[in-house]
Amino acid sequence: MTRSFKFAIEARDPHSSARAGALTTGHGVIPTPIFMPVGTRGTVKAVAPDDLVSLGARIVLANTYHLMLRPGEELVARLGGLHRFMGWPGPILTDSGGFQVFSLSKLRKMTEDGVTFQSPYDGARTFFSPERSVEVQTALGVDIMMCLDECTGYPSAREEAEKSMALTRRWAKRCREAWSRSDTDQALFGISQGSFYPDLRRRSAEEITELDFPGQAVGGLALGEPLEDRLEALEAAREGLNPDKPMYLMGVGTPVDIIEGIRRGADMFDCVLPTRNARNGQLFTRLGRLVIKNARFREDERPPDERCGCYTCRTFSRAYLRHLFQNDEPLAMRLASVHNLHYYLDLVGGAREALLNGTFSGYYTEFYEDLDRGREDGFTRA
RNA sequence: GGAGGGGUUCCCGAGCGGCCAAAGGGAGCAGACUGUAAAUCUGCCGGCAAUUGCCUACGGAGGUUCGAUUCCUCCCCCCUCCA
Repeated sequence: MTRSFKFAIEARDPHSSARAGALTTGHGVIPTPIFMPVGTRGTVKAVAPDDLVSLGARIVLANTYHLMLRPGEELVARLGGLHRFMGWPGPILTDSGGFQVFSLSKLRKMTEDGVTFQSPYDGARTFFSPERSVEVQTALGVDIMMCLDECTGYPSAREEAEKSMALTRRWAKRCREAWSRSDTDQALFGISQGSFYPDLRRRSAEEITELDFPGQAVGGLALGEPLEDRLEALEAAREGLNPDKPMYLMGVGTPVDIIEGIRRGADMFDCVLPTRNARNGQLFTRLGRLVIKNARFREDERPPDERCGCYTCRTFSRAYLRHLFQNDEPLAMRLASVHNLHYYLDLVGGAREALLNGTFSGYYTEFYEDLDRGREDGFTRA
């Protein structure tokens, strides 16, 4: 079968590596740069797919490892695949389980062959491998699959980082082989690693480029390192990647991370921050962050951000949102998630517009000016 | 009228002679969160002074004791059961 995945670059910023483009998948076209809301268990927590549609979300993430454990990929396949199961008609990208190698590091054992995970749900041990990851992602029927990688922590010793990126490369090769045997309309992205050693970052990127995946990712960032280290690693990785392919910056990040990522050529982003922090009472705005639970908003009639066009800001006051959080009302999480996702999608959408209009450097400058203005107005610097 | 149980810091609720400014919850306040084991987690939570310090507090008033939230007496409230 011919695969429908394509990537076309539509505009470039003359002063940076930023570009606008379009990703074509079997479930629709995705304008880039794009932010992908995270829906680990087949749901973007606290919002329904119709919220995502009205927010203008174009693609969502789900997680291979978690869906494999619950409800199991075979069940999802029997019920018509993940799109149908979760009621989301647009494209889906699944993370391979590589992040769980990191986040569940206390519950797993690594070998050359793969990882043995102890389930956080019931403690049962399951063996997970590159081939198994591809198999699960194939069964889920997602549009973009990710290679199983090893995501190491921060900081990592050079020797450890080197060993880890070599393993990630061997696993990438195995994933690629498993994927090429399949006959489905799914793309597979390779993931580069290399910790925070620029030469390793670059080499890992080159190794992934050699394997010639439809898309390329930079993994293993935003693990607690300073911003400068992160950006340096990203730049080093980009030098080793094929510039004609989409670059996905995995798990990143804050609004600043995203704008800086775009500037360095990243096309795709995902992060739990807008949704998780929303549920924990933190709103992201172009002026900075607002901890809406704070007592100072008790009688604040203003919307979170006066210039934001989202449903939450058009309809509700800070005082009301604070009240909802104070009382653990479920609506609080939905309204906050809707706002944060709107802001993130608007941030990347605005960058795309600017790139198409040739005004990206102005957009970039304005981004920081807004944050400075917000700091004077009681917002926390994002 | 009789029998029993109880009144503790904003609330609930342990403590029942010194280790008690008083366990544990809750509420309140603040912070964290980056390919989601997260509607989670952490800190503060009588006042003042701020290295051990002082003051105010365990229904009220007395008393016993070196020392009482803890023991005794009386009083005031509350609850349950029996008349």
